[in-house]
Amino acid sequence: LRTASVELSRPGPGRPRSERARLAILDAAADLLVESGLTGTTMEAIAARAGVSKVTIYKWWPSRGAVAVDAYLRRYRPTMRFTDTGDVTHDLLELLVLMVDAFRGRAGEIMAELIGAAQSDPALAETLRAQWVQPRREVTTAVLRRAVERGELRPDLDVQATLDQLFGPVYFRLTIRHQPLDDALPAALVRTVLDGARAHPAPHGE
Amino acid sequence: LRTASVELSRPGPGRPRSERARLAILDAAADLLVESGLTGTTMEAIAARAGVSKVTIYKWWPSRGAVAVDAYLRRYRPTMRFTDTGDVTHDLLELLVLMVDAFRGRAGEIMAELIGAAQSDPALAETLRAQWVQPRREVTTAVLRRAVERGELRPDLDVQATLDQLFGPVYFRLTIRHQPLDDALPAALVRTVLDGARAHPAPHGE
Amino acid sequence: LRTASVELSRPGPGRPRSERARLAILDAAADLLVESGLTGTTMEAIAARAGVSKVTIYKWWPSRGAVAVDAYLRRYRPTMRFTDTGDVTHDLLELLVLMVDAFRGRAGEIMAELIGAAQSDPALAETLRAQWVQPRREVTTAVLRRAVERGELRPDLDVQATLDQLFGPVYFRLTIRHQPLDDALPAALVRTVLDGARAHPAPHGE
Amino acid sequence: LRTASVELSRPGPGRPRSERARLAILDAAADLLVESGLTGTTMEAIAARAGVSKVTIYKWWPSRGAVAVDAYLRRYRPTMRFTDTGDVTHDLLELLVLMVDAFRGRAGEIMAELIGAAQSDPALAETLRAQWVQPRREVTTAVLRRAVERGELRPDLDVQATLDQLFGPVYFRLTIRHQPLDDALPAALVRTVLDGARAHPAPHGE
DNA sequence: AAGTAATCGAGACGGTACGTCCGGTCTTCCT
DNA sequence: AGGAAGACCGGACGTACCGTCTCGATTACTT
Repeated sequence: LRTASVELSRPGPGRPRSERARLAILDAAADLLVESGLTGTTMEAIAARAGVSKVTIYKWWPSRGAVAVDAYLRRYRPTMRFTDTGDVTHDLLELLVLMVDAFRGRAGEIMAELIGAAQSDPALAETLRAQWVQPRREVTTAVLRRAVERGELRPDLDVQATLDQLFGPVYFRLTIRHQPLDDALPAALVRTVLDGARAHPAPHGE
Repeated sequence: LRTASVELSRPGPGRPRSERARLAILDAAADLLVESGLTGTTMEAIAARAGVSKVTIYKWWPSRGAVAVDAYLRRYRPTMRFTDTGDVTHDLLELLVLMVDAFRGRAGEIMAELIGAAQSDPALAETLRAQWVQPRREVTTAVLRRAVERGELRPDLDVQATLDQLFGPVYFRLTIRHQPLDDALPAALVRTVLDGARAHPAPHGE
Repeated sequence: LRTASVELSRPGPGRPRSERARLAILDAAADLLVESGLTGTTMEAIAARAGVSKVTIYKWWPSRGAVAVDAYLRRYRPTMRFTDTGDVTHDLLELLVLMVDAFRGRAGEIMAELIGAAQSDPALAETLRAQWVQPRREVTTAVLRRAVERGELRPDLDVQATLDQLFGPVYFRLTIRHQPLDDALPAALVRTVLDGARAHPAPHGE
Repeated sequence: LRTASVELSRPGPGRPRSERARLAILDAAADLLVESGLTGTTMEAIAARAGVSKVTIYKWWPSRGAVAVDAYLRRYRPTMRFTDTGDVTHDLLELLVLMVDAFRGRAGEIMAELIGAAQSDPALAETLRAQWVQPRREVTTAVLRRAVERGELRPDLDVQATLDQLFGPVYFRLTIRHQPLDDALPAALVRTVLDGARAHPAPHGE
């Protein structure tokens, strides 16, 4: 988050930021998230668990949501490794299966809480978009664009809307819980997005 | 919510529930939601504004989320009137346009906050599902089922997933805000759901 | 303090103030004062010890100094019972001995801290003046005035300054600690105030 | 305070103490005292204003009270210049007028705060006694002793108690504020101390 | 008409967490 | 070896809401 720019700048005078404290905070926050959800991940609890003063946390993160999302990313981002094969159907399916699998466990419950908190914490919302949602969208955008270039998909395809039709349903089920994130979902989503719901698709393009 | 059963039951002894108080609470809550969002819609604020004691609110609603969603529904449900025409494309488009229009104003911001709060308030989540999300899904389910019966849509269509591909993107944009809820969205969603993203759709089904 | 007016006023609506809480707070504060001085008598400590929430304390006292002085008065005021005999010398001596005795123990140390805190807490200062200092001054004023009326003391005597020459030295030694509050002090103060320091007092009055 | 011994010691190895820093600290502290009282004269504020690190202050003063009193003395001690004339009445009056005048302005308010802080800061208390109170007492002791030796005052006079009856009232009014430090006070104090309050003083001593 | 019971307003209460402030201590680099 | 800079832990601050609790007052049904 801010680490990058700090690492670039020369140390300068003054006691340098304690890496030990930073990691202790993120670990404490991640543990608390897993154990008692975002509700139990209070600044006081993080500080107490990390053996750190509250001020130190506020020094580097603006809100508890911000700490939580950083802690979440540190722990769960690595679980979503995707390798592009060039086959649209396969790649989209792969991406959705990865996400559905990740969201079916504790990581999904926590993500739902983070999205919830983001509705009243702009900083958290921004981090969530920039660090979690956008990277996945960019990978998927590449997959779709290439397919368009190869002529497999319509040239006038609204890529953003298509992305939302692939991922939106997953987040929708995650946050509203009207339907479970079942195994059949990824395939159903990919099939309809690619081939549509019609029984006898009319040839189109003219 | 609970009103129905109360009104059905015989009066019994004791002072009856004050309808005046109930309406004052819902109006106060709705006003507060519009003015200062769910964050500002605290039990204390509602009570103060409605000229009602906090206990009276707790008597009839379990949490502030519950009051908020009731107040929201009372104010915004009437804005989403849909009439079924029998034309799948038209009806789906109509439903989505109604929703996108509704969510583009203050009502959308508040809905996002309600969904946010629902992540840590099961009662609110349930009300939201039962009173807001499901009714729309049922109407849309009817539209899709009829089209399937008429042979317009695939008989093996996963209706639930399809609903999520229509509405999910709207809620996704509403809560994550990575893209605006623009005018072009409904048409793009309906087109891809019906006809797919492929350039030269392969005949399928037999 | 506020109790009086509250007891006079009709209860009014709402849950009445908890006398149990009030006494628990004052007792806790008094105990803490004795054990760890004003420094250790923090709002948090009082609240914890009294089994009371901080808000309840703030509801009735504006600052921790205010609680402390109330607690002090409740515990130590009764120790200073004075009965007027009509003999100036005896009465002044009696008043000073009472005060010096009281201030020689823990009560004196605490009073010194209260006076210290009063320098940056106007509410505490006011209570100290009104509840502790003034009552003693009024009693002593009566003693002096009567002696003036009887012709024992100069009719043009500056009573306020005289009071300060009797009590001021005690508070001076209490707060500055340049000299102990020894047994000989009261007599020395009374003698000099009445008869002066001169070896061969000039008859005056002409 | 500690300066003297440091300046006497040979330079030794390493960077010598920065006189610039010492003066900057004292000036900053004095300014802050005048502007916002002892409450506003925090270590952080002094450091920031003096352009000095907090550690540098802690290096030379044990507490903020200690800095404050040094800063106070540096600024206000020179205002109390007294010259002994040999006339008891005149000299005592002179000393009291000087003090009352000094304490009537901002210097008095700050002194009151210093005395207040001294109640929970033994180091400050000691400095206050040694650097401020005692010097005045010694001068006054000399005045009284000489008068005793000349036979003007009782040979068995309790000098310490008498000093307290002269200065105590001033500090009493300064800290308790039950009466203002008015112009008439010094004369009233001196008169009663010398001649007593009695209307027809009985000859005493033999 | 009296009695009973549920509700209402007001508001005090214990509790949890908030975000801030300051005190002292520490670590690093600079001079 | 100072000293400036500034991060760090700790502890208390005063505040905001929460959800619960007592009050006295009201308002209907029940007897």
